[in-house]
Amino acid sequence: MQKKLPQSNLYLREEELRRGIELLYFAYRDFTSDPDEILAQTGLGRAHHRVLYFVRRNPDTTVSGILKLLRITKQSLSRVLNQLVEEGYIEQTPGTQDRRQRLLKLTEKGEAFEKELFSTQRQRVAQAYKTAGPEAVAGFWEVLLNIVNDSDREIVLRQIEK
Amino acid sequence: MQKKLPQSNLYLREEELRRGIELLYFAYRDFTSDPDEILAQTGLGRAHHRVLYFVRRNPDTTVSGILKLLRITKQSLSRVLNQLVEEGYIEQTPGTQDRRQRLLKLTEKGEAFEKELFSTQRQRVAQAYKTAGPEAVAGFWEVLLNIVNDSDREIVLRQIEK
DNA sequence: TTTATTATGTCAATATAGCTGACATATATA
DNA sequence: TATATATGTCAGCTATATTGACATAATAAA
Repeated sequence: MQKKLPQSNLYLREEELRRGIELLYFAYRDFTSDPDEILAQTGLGRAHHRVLYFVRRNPDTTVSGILKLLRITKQSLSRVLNQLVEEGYIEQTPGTQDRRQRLLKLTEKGEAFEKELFSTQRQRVAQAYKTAGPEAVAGFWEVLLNIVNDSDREIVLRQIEK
Repeated sequence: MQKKLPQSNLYLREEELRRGIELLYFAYRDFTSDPDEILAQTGLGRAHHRVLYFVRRNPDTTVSGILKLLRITKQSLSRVLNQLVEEGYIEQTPGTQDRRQRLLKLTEKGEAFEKELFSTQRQRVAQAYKTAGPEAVAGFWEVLLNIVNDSDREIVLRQIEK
């Protein structure tokens, strides 16, 4: 069956699977705590951060673009987006081909704030990358990408290769 | 079938850091959606899952053990734990040395339910491990462990080596 | 032995982030 | 002209967390 068995399958035992689950939980928790501290001072929350992040990464995306990417409802997005627009972090311009659309992008204030939020996570991730080394990082990406739903992998790949 | 990510030496640039951030976000989201579906049918939520998970992994732990591990308040835990005890998933016994403590462990019902929840995530993670291979998995662990707060690393190591 | 501390529990109020359902408007498409 | 789409809004509900105040029983320290 399996021609090239690189090593044993010991890494598929319950212990190793639980290790992944637990590391994912703890790492994700600490990783999200960095921006949370900054956000707490501004009256914004994680939901706002996610929108800022992905608008920054996808300038001139539409409302429905964000909805699909984040898999939330428009009612949820609305609360967050309205606040970000009112407070001058995001600006909306009507679509050029389709004027029903609202194209989203960060204002200068939004750019600056996203940069500040990003820098905390950048630092954490860069330190982890450096400590673990490039091959470990490649493995980290590979496993995470394969944890993503098959049906989402295309959209995620498009995102990370932007 | 397998999507190969470009192997890059310049793994500390903004692009690669954002890749990690995004993969972490999407993978974590999909990874938690598996148990969520089952939980939705029972009237329990993620918070209950976490408690079941870590009580299963640390039988006869105490209330404050769980509080420290999950970093939540006792008021938060209370809601969840009471429900799990009332519905027969967890049983509490007084501590042997210190009778103020409540030692927690899963009942048979709790064990069965945790197993069901775990199996969904096990499948997802095992598939990702298999696709990525043992070396990638080692890198995955290494990077995640280094993303964890320095101050938490000891406790996380103790957990995953149990 | 008295006092202080610890482990746990509870009540109340609040915040955040999501959801469903219903309805509205403007624009694009068939 | 009729229908579908992109977006927005109102209202109500849920899950998960927080802080603060107070209570009880058991252990540890004075």
